[in-house]
Amino acid sequence: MYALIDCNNFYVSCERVFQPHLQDKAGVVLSNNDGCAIARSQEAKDLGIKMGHPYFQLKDTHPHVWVRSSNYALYQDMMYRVTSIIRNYFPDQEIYSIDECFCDLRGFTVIDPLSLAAELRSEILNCTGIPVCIGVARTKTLAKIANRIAKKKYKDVGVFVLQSQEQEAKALEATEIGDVWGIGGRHAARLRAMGIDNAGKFARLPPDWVLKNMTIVGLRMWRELNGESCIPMEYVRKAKKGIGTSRSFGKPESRLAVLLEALATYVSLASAKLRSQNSVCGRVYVYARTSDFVGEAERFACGFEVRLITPTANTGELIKVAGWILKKTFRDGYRYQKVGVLLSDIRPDTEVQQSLFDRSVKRRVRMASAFRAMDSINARNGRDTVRVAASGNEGKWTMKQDFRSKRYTTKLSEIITVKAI
DNA sequence: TCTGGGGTCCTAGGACCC
DNA sequence: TCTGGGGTCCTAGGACCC
Repeated sequence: MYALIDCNNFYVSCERVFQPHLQDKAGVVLSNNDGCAIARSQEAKDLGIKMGHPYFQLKDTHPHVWVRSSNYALYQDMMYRVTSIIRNYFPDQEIYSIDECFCDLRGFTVIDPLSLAAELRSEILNCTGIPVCIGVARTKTLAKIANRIAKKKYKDVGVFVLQSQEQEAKALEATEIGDVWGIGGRHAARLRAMGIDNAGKFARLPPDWVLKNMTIVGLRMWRELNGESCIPMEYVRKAKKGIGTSRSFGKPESRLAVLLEALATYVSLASAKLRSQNSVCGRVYVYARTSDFVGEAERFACGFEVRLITPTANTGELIKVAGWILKKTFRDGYRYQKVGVLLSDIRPDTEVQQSLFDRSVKRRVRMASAFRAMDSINARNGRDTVRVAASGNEGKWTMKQDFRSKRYTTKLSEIITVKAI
């Protein structure tokens, strides 16, 4: 059996832990740049606020709903607390996303998974203040379904176990096709048009059809729904194959010099991530674009990719290349909404093929140790303690974050204050 | 005025190799 | 009449996840 532990309205729940007055009141957490709602309290959902609902509309239509900007430092750390507790119960965990964790129950002689899951759930709530739901079933995909049922149908208990095949069959019949893990909008629409509107009907389709029309990925899902486990647990986080960094500007920006500063900042971030997994990249893609929501004539997107002669993780080199691309591709006269960089062709830094024509090898080695030193200073003293000058001074282009709560758990100066009366 | 950011995997088709 | 067989690598596009 597999368990899926999923935090309820996670970002909203994190905000409520340290701001208890937000409890029981409709509220949302906004995306970066305070763009749109990406987490909603149950009360907000009940008001009909949708995922991705733009904030500039919400503030007029729902002025009484509380809002917070995304505070990822807080959410990441809260999830760390949650997974630490889970680990005491089930040591084999796969942290699937910022708010979900799979556990492998095979090898456990769990007599009563339901009461064990219930115990874990209340332990997490007591220790962290985060409510979770737990679904248990024979495969990961079925555990996802069990979790959904726990959330929708057994909210008070928060736990649901698919024990028997009869229960599985009933659960599949009750699961809308679009709610199956791995079926997105495209496939859902297509299947619905064929009359396949729930997971049970999908699981009874001939496997040949599924393979032909939905690739091996679809077939894997089909098998999982039929009780055959074929999505393995991933205990160690794999090295990333691509690292992308981009942000929307607080307001549209037309000046190349400002775009270059923003880009240098994103390249610094991305290359630090690259070094943290001991990798180098062989390709750099840079792009800039205007908003999707402006008229045809003002809309513009540009960018291209270059292949590096020698793969690198050196911030300075990468900024130089990225800046060169942006200057080449940039066109005057547009109001840009964002720039971004994508590092790809990623490989271990121990497997770098040197170029015969590269005369700066020694300098490279020196720079590599300089950036290692920078990373460790920033790790010890906080992000951006040392940064590259090309990033410029903040303020000109940074994203909107008008409603961010404090970093209660990761920054000493923002720790919660308790007053004794 | 105003609409996020970060990833993964699969397939088909083209170019190339012997 | 009739033109092989076995590969690799790369790219773009599609679909999906949170």
